[in-house]
Parts: sequence; structure tokens; C-alpha cells
Amino acid sequence: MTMLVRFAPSPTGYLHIGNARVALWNYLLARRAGGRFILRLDDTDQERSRPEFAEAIREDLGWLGIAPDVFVRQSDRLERYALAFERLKAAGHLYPAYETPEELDRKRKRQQARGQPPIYDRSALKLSADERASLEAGGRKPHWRFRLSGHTVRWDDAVRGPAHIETAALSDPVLVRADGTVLYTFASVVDDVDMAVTHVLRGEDHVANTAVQIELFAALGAGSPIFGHLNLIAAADGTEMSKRTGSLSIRSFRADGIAPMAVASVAVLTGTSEPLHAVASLEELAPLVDLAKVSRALTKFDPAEIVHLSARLIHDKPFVEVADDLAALGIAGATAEPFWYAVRGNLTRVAEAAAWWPVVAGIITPVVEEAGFLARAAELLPPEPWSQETWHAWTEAVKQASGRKGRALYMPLRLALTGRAEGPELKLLLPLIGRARALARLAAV
RNA sequence: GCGCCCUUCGUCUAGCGGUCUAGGACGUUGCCCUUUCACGGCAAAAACACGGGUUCGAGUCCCGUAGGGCGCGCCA
Repeated sequence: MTMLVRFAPSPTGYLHIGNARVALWNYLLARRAGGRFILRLDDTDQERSRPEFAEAIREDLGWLGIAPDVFVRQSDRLERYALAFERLKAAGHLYPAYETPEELDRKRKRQQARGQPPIYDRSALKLSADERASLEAGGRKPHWRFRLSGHTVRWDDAVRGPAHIETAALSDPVLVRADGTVLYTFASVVDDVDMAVTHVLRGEDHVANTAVQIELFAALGAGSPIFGHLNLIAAADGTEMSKRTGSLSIRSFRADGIAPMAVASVAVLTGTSEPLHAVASLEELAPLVDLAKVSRALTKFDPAEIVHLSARLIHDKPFVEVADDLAALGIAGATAEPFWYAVRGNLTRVAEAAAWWPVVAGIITPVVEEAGFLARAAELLPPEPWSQETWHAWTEAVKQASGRKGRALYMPLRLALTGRAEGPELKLLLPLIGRARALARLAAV
């Protein structure tokens, strides 16, 4: 049986790193097993689902390198849910309830106040046929609840091992709203059955849902897929992972010029026994994913780590991978490639290359502290053509002529040539700057 | 309140009763390299939440305490 996994976000906000963790684990596991990956939009909540978020999710996944094999949206599958609903109803698994959301809310508050669990009291089950009839005659439409067994549900969790939940501690879930639309728990199970999903790998926040859904799979006469629950990750600095606006959204990293694989590396490797490091591609990340390496404890990560790993990736990034980005910054032409290799080691973000480009191809303000020394150095500038050896040859000559060495020799030259006290190696920069520019900068007053 | 789960260096973790004077990674600090910054190399500091028990022996098993996470929606 080939592995079939799914990532099922609701299009109610932007993806954050917690979502990326789940998406990536599913994708990488499937890829490793030669299986398939479904992107399913859980958009049964008409109120909150938005097309722009749906589009954003696909974009963000694409940015991370995830290309789904199958794409579905629950809003396209309503007939399937209606069918399953009739089946469950006929089999006696569902019962109509008539409380309004406000009434249910009051009940919960009262239970909480008494120190009781806010679990649905099943009073709808005690309604007589007459009472139901009069409720409906009064204009009340029922919503439908799935009757839980009250037993302990057990499963062998793919990351946590033997797991169990007391369904008696859970509310009978509402599967169908009063307006006839279905809820996530139900649609999700129908989809997983229909599409023959083999592994449901999701966050630990879903464990209670798993118990409910296992009973739902059974009620539908289907076997359960393998369930696995990944530990939750949280920003160590307490940053909220709000799906809507959080600074930890995939989009914010993208806008910040972070390398996607830095985000992917942290999202996947955090909270596992695999040492966290920058992995350059999903191909190289895939062999590293192993459910046995996932911890069961809540894990904290430092968002700054992502920036750090991103810088590491950029330091090794080949020119071809950034050529387009550089061109967009106005960095193009024959000099672009050697320029990239000269400066990449000093960058944290690709966009920072723009700050160095004028040094080799534009106008800068040289910092001149000792005009006399620079003038003498200028006279010793070798004739072109220049190479990486030129810097050494030139500075040796200046050293002889001036008697200077060390910082006193190099720093004034760096300051005049680049306008800055720190930066890439001058032996790489100098040939790109060229004799004409170098002369002008050394002579600047 | 109930259900489920968690607790080893600052952080992520290894550890499945003796081999642990607790190992690795990131970060930190120092040194080296580089007479810039970064990279790289070397080194150092740094942890078993607490209390009982079981055992010849506990980081490892049991119980309790404390702390923490998730869930308990006509959200997903």
C-alpha cells in the first residue's frame, strides 16, 4: 500500500511555522516512501474561509518547495458529506439537538462555574418525539450530534506509541449545523475514507479529535488510518504564532528575505533528536525525517535561529540560485557572478548585496583620513588587467614604499576603496572595482 | 474541573537499572586562523524539577508534589 498523506489547513489565515512543520513532515515522509501528498483546503466554515488565504497557502507551500500531488477543497465535496450524513443517521449514530449556540454557551459557563467539565449534557437525547415536534413547530432547526461510545479509544500512535483517550470526557461532536452545513471533524473523516488516506500526521493539539474520529471511521464502516501526532513548537521568546498576523508566518519570513530552507530546516528539525542545522534542499532533508526522532514534549525554538541558518545557507548559495533576485536588485551583467561570490559570505540576506553593488559598479563616498598616504598608494596601482593576485602585489608595493604594515596599511585602503571598515575580502573586490574607480577613490579629497 | 501529555546544560536533545565523574548540536566565552567582518579549527563553562519508594545499584522503574502544554466550539 503506498503512503497517502494530507495536509489540511483551513484558509482562514496565513500559514505559520507550526503549519509548515506539519506540512513538511507529511510531504517529506511521503516523498521518502514514494507516496503521495494531498493538499486539502478545509473550508467548511463559510464565515471565516477566504479565497485569498487559500491562494496564499498554495503560494507559501510553493515557496517552501512543496508541490502537492493532489489538490482538493471540502467546499467541492458537499454531496459526499450529505450522503455520509444520511448513512450515519440511518444507522442511528446521530441525534438531533435543538439548543441555540447561546444556550450551549450558557450551559458551558454554568458547568465551568460549578467546577464541572464543559461537556455537552446530552439533554437532547432525553427529548420525546412530542417535544422535538413542538420545538420544530416553533421554528427550531436541529443540529446533529454524533453519539460517542463512552468507552476508551485506543490507537497506536506513529510518534507517541500506544495512546488512549476517554471518550466519556468528550462532548458528542456536532457534525452538521442547523443550517445543514458540515463541520470539520465529519468532513475530514469522510474525505480520509473516500481518498483512502493512509497516514494522518498532525499536531498534538488534535489527539482528542483522533479519538472522536476513530469512532467516526468505525461508524462509517471504514478502518482508521495510522495516526501520528507531532509535538507542538513554540517561540522561545513567547511570540504568538497567530495564524492571521503572527510574525512567525511563512509570509513574514519570505518578506524578510529569509531563505526558505532555513525556515524548513527549523520547522522540521526542531523538537527532534536530529541536530538542528541548515539543510540546503528538501531532497537532503527527506532522509533526515524519522518519526522515531520526534520528541513528545512541547519544544521551544528561537526565531533568531532561522535568520542565522538563513545566513549560513546564503554563504554557500550558488550564483544561479540567486541570479534572478540579484537582477531584480539591479545587479546584473558580467560582473554579477564574481560579485556574488565576493560578497555572499558577508550577507545575512540576499537583498543586502544591493548595499555592496555600488562599491564595484557605482558611486560611493570614500572615507579618506590620510590623503597623502592614499596618493602614494594610487601611484603604485599596477596597470590592468587585474586579477585576484593584484591586491597582494599592490599592497606589497605599498608596504615597501610606506613602511606600513598590518591594520595601518590595510584599513585606510579599505576605507577609501569601499567606504566601509568591514566587508568582503579586498583581493576579490579590487579586480571588480577596476583601476579607474580605484584611482578616483584614492584621490578623493 | 475533567481528559491526554510533558519535565536532562540557556535552547533542541542522547540516555530505554550498573558502561553516566551524563554524550551531541545550537548558542555563549576564550584561543587560533584571517592584520576587516564572516567562515573555519581548537578549547572551556553549562543539566538529570522536588520528595518518597523499589533495588546491591536509579537520569533510567513506581507513587506523590510542583511546574508546563494541549483539548473540552453549530472553529479547524
